[in-house]
Amino acid sequence: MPGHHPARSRRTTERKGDVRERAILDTCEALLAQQGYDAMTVGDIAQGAGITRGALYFYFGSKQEVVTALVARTVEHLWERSRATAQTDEPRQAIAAAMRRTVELWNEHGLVMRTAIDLSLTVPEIGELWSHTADLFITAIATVLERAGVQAGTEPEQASAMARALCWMIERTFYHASQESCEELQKASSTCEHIWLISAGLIT
Amino acid sequence: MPGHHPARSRRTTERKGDVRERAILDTCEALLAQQGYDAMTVGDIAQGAGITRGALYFYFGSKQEVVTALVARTVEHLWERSRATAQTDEPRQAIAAAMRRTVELWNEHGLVMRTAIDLSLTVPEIGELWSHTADLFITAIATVLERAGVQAGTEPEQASAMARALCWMIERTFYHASQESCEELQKASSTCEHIWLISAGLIT
DNA sequence: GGTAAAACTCGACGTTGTGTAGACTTTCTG
DNA sequence: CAGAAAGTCTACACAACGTCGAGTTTTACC
Repeated sequence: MPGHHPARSRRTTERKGDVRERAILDTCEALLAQQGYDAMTVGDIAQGAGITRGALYFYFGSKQEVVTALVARTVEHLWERSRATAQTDEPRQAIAAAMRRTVELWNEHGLVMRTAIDLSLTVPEIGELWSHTADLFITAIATVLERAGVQAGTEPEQASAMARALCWMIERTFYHASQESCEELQKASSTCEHIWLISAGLIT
Repeated sequence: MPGHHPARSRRTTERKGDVRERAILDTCEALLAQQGYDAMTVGDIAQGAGITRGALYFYFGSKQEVVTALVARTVEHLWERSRATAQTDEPRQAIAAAMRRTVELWNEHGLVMRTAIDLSLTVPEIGELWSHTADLFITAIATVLERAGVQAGTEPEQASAMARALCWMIERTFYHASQESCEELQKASSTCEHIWLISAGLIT
């Protein structure tokens, strides 16, 4: 998201700026882990990336923009991974696969995902990104529910609304579990999978 | 949370400071609704309460402390209300009553509850307050599940873990719905109640 | 009702972090 | 190799935070 300069033309060699930009995002991610969003200053990020504050403002207009770009990068990865997952028609398998993938995603990107959730309210751009991501998951869950025999529709007890609630359950449960440990994440996954299966009517 | 002066002795007439303190908290709540936490400055709060910044710092040590006090006041109210709710042994009734109460709470205090959730990460005090509140709900849900026949225990598919996931589902679903409208809140409640009932094995 | 302590209020100050401006150097492109 | 684009830096202006010390009001007690 180089904002200032127009779309970069195709090139063989990487511009210096591309490297810097990645360095900034990487540093931002590291600092986010160490100190959290509030404590992290743009001076810290710049220093970590080996440039001065002034130079950083050449790449990003503000601290929020840096984090937004980081979230965008991560979310992009989520989408990619979601598309890559093999689709199966059998609900039980689909649910198991989805939860497995979710554990992986939270293991790898838990920090950025938590940050995205936290900043959704204050940074509209990030809220947009995250709610769009959630929508993807919600429709996926709804599809599985319908395939398992839950009545389609948007009324409170039909597939769409249930999928939404289940999505938030998963989000929040993983959000907390990923702050603890990998084992907690695994347990959280089991619990969520169990409730999803029950909700789909696949186990009593 | 008058921090500076020791525990106030019992008195008939209210101190001027008590009035001010309430005014500060009320103003804070109002501003939180209008502008959100970040946009709201200490100057704004002081002005709204009819005092200067300097005077505000007599009552509270920081902006965070003001909001923490506001959350504490609200959470106090939640606990009170929870205790007051009639306990029933019949799971179906208990669930219906709990959801009814939850809708009421979010209708009345949705704004402060959302703020508490948002700041849980950055303000440890608030995180403490909120996680304690969540624990109350989790044990309540677990009790109902067990009474309905779900196996007690903390393993991923037993009552405690399920209660935790259901609690987060309710929290998050209401969090989003309360940003929309009362009707959304009502629908959210129906959906959550439905999933809770299914999870308890009370409906197929 | 007077007086000392406390509760309370204020304006001014120092600090930190943000974002901007403008001058300067490097790198690309023709 | 010259001009443009890309990249970098120091210095500045500003906003909000939190602190200080000096005042004013209220309260408690004799």
